[in-house]
Amino acid sequence: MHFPICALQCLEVRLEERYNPKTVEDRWQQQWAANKTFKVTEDASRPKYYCLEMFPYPSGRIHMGHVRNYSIGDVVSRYKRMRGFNVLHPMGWDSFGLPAENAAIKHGIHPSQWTLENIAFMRDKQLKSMGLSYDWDREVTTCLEEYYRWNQWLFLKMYEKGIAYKKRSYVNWCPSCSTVLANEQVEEGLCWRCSSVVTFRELEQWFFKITAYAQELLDHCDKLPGWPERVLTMQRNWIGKSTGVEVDFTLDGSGEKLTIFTTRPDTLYGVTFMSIAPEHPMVETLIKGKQQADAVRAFCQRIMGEDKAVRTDENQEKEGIFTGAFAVNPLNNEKVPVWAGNFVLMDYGTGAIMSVPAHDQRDFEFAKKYQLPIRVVIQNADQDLDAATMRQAYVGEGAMVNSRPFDGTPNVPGKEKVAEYVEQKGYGKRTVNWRLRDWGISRQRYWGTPIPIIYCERCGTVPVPELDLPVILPTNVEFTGKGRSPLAESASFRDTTCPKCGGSARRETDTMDTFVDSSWYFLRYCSPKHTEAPFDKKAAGYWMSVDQYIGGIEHAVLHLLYARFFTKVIRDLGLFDGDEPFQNLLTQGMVIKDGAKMSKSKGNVVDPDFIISKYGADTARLFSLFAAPPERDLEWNDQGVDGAYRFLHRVWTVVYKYHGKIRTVQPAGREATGDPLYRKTHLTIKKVTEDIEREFHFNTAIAALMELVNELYDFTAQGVPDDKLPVLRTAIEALILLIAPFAPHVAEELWESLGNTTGVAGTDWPSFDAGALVSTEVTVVVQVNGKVRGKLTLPAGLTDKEIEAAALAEGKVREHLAGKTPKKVIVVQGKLVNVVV
RNA sequence: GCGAGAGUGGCGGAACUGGCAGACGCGCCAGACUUAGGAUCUGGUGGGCAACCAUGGGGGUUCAAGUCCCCCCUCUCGCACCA
Repeated sequence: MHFPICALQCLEVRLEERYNPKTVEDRWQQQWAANKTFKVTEDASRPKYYCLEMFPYPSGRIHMGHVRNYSIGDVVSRYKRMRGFNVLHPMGWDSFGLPAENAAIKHGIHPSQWTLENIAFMRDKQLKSMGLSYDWDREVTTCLEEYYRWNQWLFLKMYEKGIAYKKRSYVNWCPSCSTVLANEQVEEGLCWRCSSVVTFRELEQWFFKITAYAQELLDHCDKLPGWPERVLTMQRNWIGKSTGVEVDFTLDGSGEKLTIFTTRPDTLYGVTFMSIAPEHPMVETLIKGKQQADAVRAFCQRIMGEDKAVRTDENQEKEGIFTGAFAVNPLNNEKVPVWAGNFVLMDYGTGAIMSVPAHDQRDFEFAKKYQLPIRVVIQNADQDLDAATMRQAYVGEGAMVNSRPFDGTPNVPGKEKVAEYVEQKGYGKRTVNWRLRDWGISRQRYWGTPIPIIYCERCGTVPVPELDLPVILPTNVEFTGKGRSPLAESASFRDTTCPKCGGSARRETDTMDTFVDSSWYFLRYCSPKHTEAPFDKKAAGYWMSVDQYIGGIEHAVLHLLYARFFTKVIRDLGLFDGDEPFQNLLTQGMVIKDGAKMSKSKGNVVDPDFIISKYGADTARLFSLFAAPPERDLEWNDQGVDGAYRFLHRVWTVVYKYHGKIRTVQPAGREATGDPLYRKTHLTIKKVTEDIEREFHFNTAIAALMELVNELYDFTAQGVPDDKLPVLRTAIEALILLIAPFAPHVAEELWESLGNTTGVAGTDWPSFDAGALVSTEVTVVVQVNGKVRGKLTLPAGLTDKEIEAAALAEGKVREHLAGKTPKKVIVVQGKLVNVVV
C-alpha cells in the first residue's frame, strides 16, 4: 500500500511562505483519497445525515452550475461532519440519455464508450480536483447493468400491481429526437431538450400510473415544510385537483349516453349546447347518417394533425362544427346541439363538456361566433344580466335563476345541492379530475433501460421472468440516425422465445425514460453494491430520507415529482418504510454572466477547469459561495474571484507569520474574557454557525470570517507581545476550523502547521462561549425626534434612568433640545435612546 | 389572466423578532513600500459645501419603518383553453 505523506513529515511541516493552491490541493486530495477520509458505514451510535446533490448527466465537462451545486453540498456535508453527524455524501452519474446516442450517430463512437470516458474525465480530472468530500466507494452509474437491472425489476413489480400498464393513446412526439415525451417534458409545446415543435401520434405505450398517487402526492405537499413554497406550489398546480360532477346526457334518437364533466353543476340549467373533443370515440356515432358527416370528419382530422404548440396556444381561435346530433339535458329535458370543438381536450375529464355561454368565457366566445343561444342562470346581485346584451360571461357569484327547483338558491351552496340532486336522480355522480396524467415512459431510443416485456403471438404480453433479468442492452447495434431506433432494427435483440410457451416471440424494443433512473438512485446510494434487491432495506432504513437535497429549480415538476411517486410505490411494494424521499430541498439559483445564463451561443461561459488551475478549488468554491446566497442567481465576476483569492492569501499570510510562535502555546480560555480579539473570535463562531444553520447563508458567514481576518491584521499590526499569543492562537484556530467547510485544502494545511495531527475534517466544530460575548461597554445611539444626534459609550448594565440622564447630558442633545423639556424619552437597552420633543 | 418571488450605492450583496441603512467583497480615490506594480499594506469612498436628502412610487400606523398596513409601478420565474 502506498504510504501517504503522513507521520514523520507532518511533525516537521513548515509552511510555504506564499500560498500555492496547486501544491496544497494536490497534497490533501491525495491524502483524503488514500485515507478514505469520507468513507462511511451505518453506525447506530451516531446521528446520520444524508446530504445529496442532484447527480449530473455526464455530458463531458462540468460547468459553473455544477461547481456551485457541489460547493453548497460540500459545505453542508463538511459542516455536519464536524458537528458529529455520520454523513452520507455520495456522487454518481445519470448516464443514460440522448446526447450519447447523438454522439454515436455523429462521431461513430459507441454511446457506452462515450459515456464511460466522459464519466472518467469528469470524476478524475474535474470533480476530484474540487476537493469534494464524497464517499466515492458508493458511486452509482445508471447505464451499467448492475443498476438498470433494478429498473427492470421495479418495472416488473409495478406491472404485477397494475402500476405499469400499456395503452394506446395520443402521445407527445418530438420529431427531432424521434421519440415520445411525457407531459412534464413538453414546455410550451416544445421539447424540453431540443425545443422542437412537439406533435401528436397515436401509439401504444407503457405508462406508470402516477395518477393513482395523485391524492397522496398532493396531501403530502403539506408534510414538506423543508421545501421551498414555490416548488410545492408548482407541484400542486401540476397535479391540479378539481372536484365536480359527471352528468350523462342522452343522445336524441339512439338513446346512447354522452357523459360530461363539470365543476359548475350550479349552471346545468344554462346549457345551450355541448362540445366534444375531435378525438372523442363518439364522433363517428354522432355523425352517422348526417349530411355534415364528411365535413365533421375533415374538421377533426385537421385539428388532430395540428402540433402541440398550436393546439395548446391560448390565443388560438376557438373553432367548432355542428355534428348534426342533439343530446338531452336530464335536468330540464331540453334538446341541445352537440358540436365538436378544437379547444376540448380528450385526455381531461370525459373529453366532452356541457357549454354554458352565460357563465364561461370560452363557451361565451364560441356561442357568439356561431350564434348559439345564451341563457343566464346565475343572476348578478349588483347588475341585472341580460343574455342579449352581455359582452362577456359572468363568472361571479349570485342567485340561481331559470333553474326551476333551485331558483333563488345562492349558487355556491347550489353547486352542492345540484350535485346531490344529480346523484339522487341517477343522472350522474360526483367525481374528481386531475390535471396530472399518467407518466408515459416508453422511448423509441437505444441508450436507456430495455423494457422487460416479450410479445408472444399466442400468450400476448409476457413479462420477462425475474430470473432472466437483466435484459441486457446489446452493444452490437447500428447507429444510423435514420428510421427506427437501433434496438428495433436489431434482429438478434428483438427476436426471442416466449418464456411461457417457448414459441417464437419478440421483445419490446422501446427503452425507459431516463427519469426512471433518477427516481430511486438516492435509495441505491444506501447500499450501492447490493445484489439481492435494488437496495438493502436495513441500510435504507438507516440513511433515508435525504436530509438535504440540493439542485436546480428546473426539476420542480419533473424529477422531484417522479422521485416522490417512486418512493411511494417502493413503499407499497414493502421495500422501504417512508413516504417522502427528501426532507429538505434547496433549489440553487443559476450562475449567470453579464446578466445572462452562461451558454456557448452567448459566449459568456467561464470554464471551471481554468478557474481551478489559475486560482485553485478553494478560491472557486469560496467565490461561488460568497457572491450570493445559494437560492439566488449568482452573477459571475472575475474581479470577485480575485477578491476571494486575495482573502485566502491574507489568511495564509497571517497564519504563516505566527504559526511558529503559537505552535507550542495553549489557546486562551475564560481568563481572556474582555479581550477584544477574544470576543470577536467568539462572536464570529456564533455568527458563522448561525448563518450556516439558518438557511445556509454562506455569503454572510464568509463575510464574518473576513471581518475576523481584518481584525487579526489590526491585532498583529504592531507585533504581538508574548502574553497575547494564547488569544491569537484561539483566534487563528477558530478561523481555520470555521473556514474548513468552505476552503478545506487551505484549512487542512494551516491546521497542520499549528502542530495538529488530526485533520480538520476529523475535528469538532468550535463552540462559542456566551460569557466571552459580553462586553463591559455598550455603544448607545442617541436620537432626538428619531434623528441620530450622537453616540455614547457607556458601561454595561446601567438602568434606563441612568442611560436617560447620560443622553440628556450629551452636548448635541442639549443643542437640539434648546432648553425645552422632552415630552418623552424612549430607552432601548443596549441600543439607543430616543428623546422626543 | 392566475400563482410565487424580487425591487437597497457605480456593481454583487448586508440589515435574524420595527431600533445607527449600506456589513463584507468588487470597483474607484489617496498614501506607503518599491527600478516597476496589474503584487502587498494603510486610509477614504451613498448624494449634497450645508441644513438635510436617500431602500421602485404614493399614502398610513409608530417615539422610531428597507422591515408593519393600504394603493400603484417595474422585473423575474412558474402555470395558462383543465370544463
